[in-house]
Amino acid sequence: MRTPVPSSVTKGICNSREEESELRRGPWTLEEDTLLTHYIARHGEGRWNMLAKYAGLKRTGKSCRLRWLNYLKPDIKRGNLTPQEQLLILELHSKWGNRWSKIAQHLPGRTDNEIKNYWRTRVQRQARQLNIESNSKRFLDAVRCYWMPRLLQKVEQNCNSSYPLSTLDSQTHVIASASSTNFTVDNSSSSESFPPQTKLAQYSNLASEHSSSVTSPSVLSTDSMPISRQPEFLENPAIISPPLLDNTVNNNLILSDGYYVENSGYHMDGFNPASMPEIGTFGDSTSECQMAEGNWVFDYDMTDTLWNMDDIWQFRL
DNA sequence: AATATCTTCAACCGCATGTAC
DNA sequence: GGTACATGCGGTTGAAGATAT
Repeated sequence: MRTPVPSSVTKGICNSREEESELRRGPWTLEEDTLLTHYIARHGEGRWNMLAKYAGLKRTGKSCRLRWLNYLKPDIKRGNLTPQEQLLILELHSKWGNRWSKIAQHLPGRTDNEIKNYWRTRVQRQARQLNIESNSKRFLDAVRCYWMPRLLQKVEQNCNSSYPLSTLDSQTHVIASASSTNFTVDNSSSSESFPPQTKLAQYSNLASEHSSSVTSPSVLSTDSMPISRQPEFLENPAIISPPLLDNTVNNNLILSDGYYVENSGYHMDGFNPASMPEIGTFGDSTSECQMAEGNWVFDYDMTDTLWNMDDIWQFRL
């Protein structure tokens, strides 16, 4: 993390009011952070303009609010996003788009700014490198057919080692099967298949790491908002399962079409469209995992990207 | 070692929305 | 309903660090 650098630059705002011309901008100093933190500890959050004034900060209320919410607030979680969190971001973004604040609500300790930055710097960069519009169907396909299953798989591995899925929900026993993404619920009264988003919701609990403000499976049932676009694979889990889970050797995956998937790493990396299965590989005409039009054009060096260096889709057997 | 380029992310801005009067 | 102000949100910027040359 970057430590605040004292800023000698006080860009005066050309404003008629002298008071405003003294407003500080730029990086916060330790002293300012201390003032803000102490003031909030005594008086609480809110009334930001007043707070800025009475705390003795030459900042706007907005600036104070932002500093507190994105940096100083005690429950801010630091460090890299976990696979669970990355998965959740992808999932929620596919559902809600750039509703960063809404997405952040389901990742306790993470700020909307952080998630937004993550999306722009990591996800959109990959799209750029692939020469795809990040909001295009093609890119969404790549995300949901490659990143998400990979992350899901990684999360599952983590869960198997440290969080038995069966403990996630006392009412619902999730039978985690490495051979299928068509998750099965056994809730004693009925047995049914449910799509990954339900399972993702379980992972959202993990992502929250025991937070009391944890999301529940209902989170992803999105009862509170209209869903304009539901990724097809969420409704049809079979879409993603066949290519990923055909076989394993030394914990690596061998796809039905001969592609080899090295089972290491879990960042957002590891997608090499050069090894994209042929159109139709995933099954019948309902396959959503074929890239739109199937015409991938890459004008960059695939060896120089996060997508495939250490991770997956490395070579044909 | 010096310089250029790339990446990250804290902070800013403008706009939308909420609320009080 | 109109106005003023506070708050929240999403897009964008630019400084600083990291990496490449």
